[in-house]
Formats: sequence, structure tokens, C-alpha cells
Amino acid sequence: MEVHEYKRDEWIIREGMRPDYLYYVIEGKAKIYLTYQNGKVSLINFINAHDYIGEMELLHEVYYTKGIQATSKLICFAIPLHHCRKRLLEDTTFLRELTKFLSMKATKMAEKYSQSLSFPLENRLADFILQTADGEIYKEKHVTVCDFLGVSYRHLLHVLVQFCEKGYLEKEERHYSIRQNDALHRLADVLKNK
Amino acid sequence: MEVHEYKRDEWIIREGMRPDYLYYVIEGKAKIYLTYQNGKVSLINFINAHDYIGEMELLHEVYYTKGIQATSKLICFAIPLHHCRKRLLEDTTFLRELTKFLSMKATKMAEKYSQSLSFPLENRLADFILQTADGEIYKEKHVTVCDFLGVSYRHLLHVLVQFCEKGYLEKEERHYSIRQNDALHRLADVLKNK
DNA sequence: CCCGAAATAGGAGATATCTCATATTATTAT
DNA sequence: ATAATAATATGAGATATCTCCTATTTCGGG
Repeated sequence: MEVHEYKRDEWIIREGMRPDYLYYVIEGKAKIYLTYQNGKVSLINFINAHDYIGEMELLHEVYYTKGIQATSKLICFAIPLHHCRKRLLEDTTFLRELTKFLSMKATKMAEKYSQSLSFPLENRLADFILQTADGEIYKEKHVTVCDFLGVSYRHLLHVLVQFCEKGYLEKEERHYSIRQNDALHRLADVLKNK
Repeated sequence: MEVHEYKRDEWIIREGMRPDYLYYVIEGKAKIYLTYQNGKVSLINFINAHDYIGEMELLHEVYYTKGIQATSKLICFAIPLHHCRKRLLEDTTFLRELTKFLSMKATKMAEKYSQSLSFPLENRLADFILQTADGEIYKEKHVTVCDFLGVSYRHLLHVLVQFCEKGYLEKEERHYSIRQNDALHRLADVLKNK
């Protein structure tokens, strides 16, 4: 097992290229990207500490590999597949761990899918702001957020302006401050199931 | 292990109620539903032969259970959790199998999520029609389809009418016939990654 | 065979979201 | 420090999609 370290913006896996390792993230963050034929790029999900990378390629001989890019310094264990695949796939503890990880991943994606179809940006953005805010400071990059929530930059701005006009947020220098937590919560709660 | 049989429209698992079994579908089809607070119902996915049901509850103590309803006669194995959970979670062959199943599920959901955000109904419907058509006959129920693709009934109709006007489909008595396979393919191919 | 519920169908207007165009301001590399 | 690049902003018009309404048709149960 090796320890790999990546810098911000470095590609851990390039789209379409099978990785040689199974990674386990110790520290740092990354993004999963997918490119469509027409050039559209979709930010599928975020990766955080304790997530696996490359588990799909461990399990499936044939798989279209998505691109993974570090968004901060990222440190991970890297387990060489050619050497360890067989042993990993026979290790009960590892399999049980991986099963849990995958089941959560599947659940989360299903949730996101369903929510994206069922609710306008207003609700999903409120949820996203609450989830990513640091105290009452929200300062995600707009470009990333609109990739993640799957809306145009223009529309994201539009809804943010609405939030400000309604007094939910207040725009400061280089970030937004949450002014009405409860209002955002009300919008975000609509996403929860009964 | 028991064999359970469900009739069309029967609920295999009711939303919010933890199931007592892990199911493995031998034959038949089902749908996974989720209800939101505001009453909106979302059809999350279809279940087919060789899929598992209840695997989330096997793995997680705390989990909001989604509703699962048979759409045809459905026959499955039912493995009582209270009796077998421990043994299942120590069985390498089973875990490896479940891991593969879950990884495909996660991948599929991620794909659907990303596609739903990136493309209009036109493309997603073309793909859906090609995937569910029996030869050149398409005859899914509109109500189900709009739940699945996450659009309103009205809008689904609208796009179907367009397809007919463009000559891609032709409406017959109680179904649609595919007239221009290639045109639909061109629309559906946009969903594929590069 | 009849009835009520579910499914289909389509009009009309509202809203969410997109595209394109154009400035201005940060950030990064040289 | 400068120039190039990425990110932020905003207007205006187009389109995708929704909601509400109202008929008509189909279908399963008594």
C-alpha cells in the first residue's frame, strides 16, 4: 500500500483512463466529473475524507471511468489493483465496509436524482447553502455550484439575488451571510421525505 | 429461506416500514417510490429479475425505507433478516455479489441524475422509448413514465405529440409505433458520455 | 352490464430555467 | 507588474416545463 498526495486542481484519475489503484481518502476533497459527447460537463458528486475512489474499477472489468480532480490538497492510501484485487475481493471485513460505502452512495444519488426532478432550484439551493455554510458564512464558488446543482450560472445568480431581496442572505465582500436561517430551513425541509 | 409471491399492484414493502426480509427477485417487475412532505410522489427506479430488495435495511440500522410495489406478478426469495443477517454479512460470496449489485445501482443512479440535469425531456424520452420498446411498439403508461422521468403529464404529452408531428412516432390505437429509429437514436445518443 | 376511478387528451397562461451577449473584477502564470 | 484566464454580474429574449382546467375514453369491480 502506498500513500499518494495530490495538489489542488490535480487530476487523481483522468476521465476514461482506468486507474491502477484503489484509493481511500484520508484527508482533502475532490470532485467527480463526467463529460458528454456534446462537451457538456457534469459535476456528479463531491468526494471527502473516508471515501473510496476507483472501487468501480475494482469490481467491474468494463467500466467508463469518470474524472476525479482534487479541490484541495488530498492525501490517500493507494492500493495497487494488479497486486491486491484478488485478496481484497476475498476479505470479508473489506467487503462489508465497501458494501456499506456503496449502499450509502447509491442512496445519496437516488435522493439527489429524485430531488432534482421534484423541486426547483430555490429548494435545492437552500439545502446546499445550509449544508456547506461555515457558521453563517456561505462562500462556495458559483461556477462549481451551478455545475453541481445542474443549473446555468445565470439562473443560480438569479435565485441568489432573490434570496438577498427576501432578506434570507446578505451579500458581503466576497461571500454571503445567512440572515434568516429559518427561512432557508423551511425551503430545504421540503426536500425531506415524510 | 422462503419464496414469496406478490400480485400486480401489491406492496412488497410499505414506505417507512422496515422490512423483515432481504428479497431477491426471481421473476417479475416492481417500482420504488418515495413520498415527500408536500405529497409529491417520486418513482425512483424500476426493479427487475435478479435485483435485491431490502439490502439497505440489511446494512443500515437506520434507514428510511422506500415503498416498493409490484407492477406484475412477482416471485422472489425472502431471507429472514433476524435469523440470517449475521451469517449473510460474513459470507464472502454473498458480499461480493451484493457489492457488485450496489455498485451498478450507484452508477446507474449517478447517470440518471446527471442526465436529468443535463438534458431536456426530448432526449431522455427518446432513450426511454428505445429502451422499453418491444420491437417497434412503444406502449408504456404515460402516468408511470412521467413519474419516472420526473416531468408533468402535460409536458410528456406535449413532447410525444412533437415526436409524432416530426414523424418519429406514429400513434396507433392504444400504443405508438416507432417510425424513425435513427432519429430517436440520435436524440438518445446525446446522453452517452464521450 | 354499469359505474366510478384511473388514464388519456389538449387549451391557456404562468414560471423556471436556458442561451447569448457584454462588462467588470479576481486570480494565475510569465 | 502585466497579460491572460477564470469568475462574477446583469440584461433581454427564448424555451422547457408546470399548473390548472375540462373532456373523453378505458378499465376493473360489483
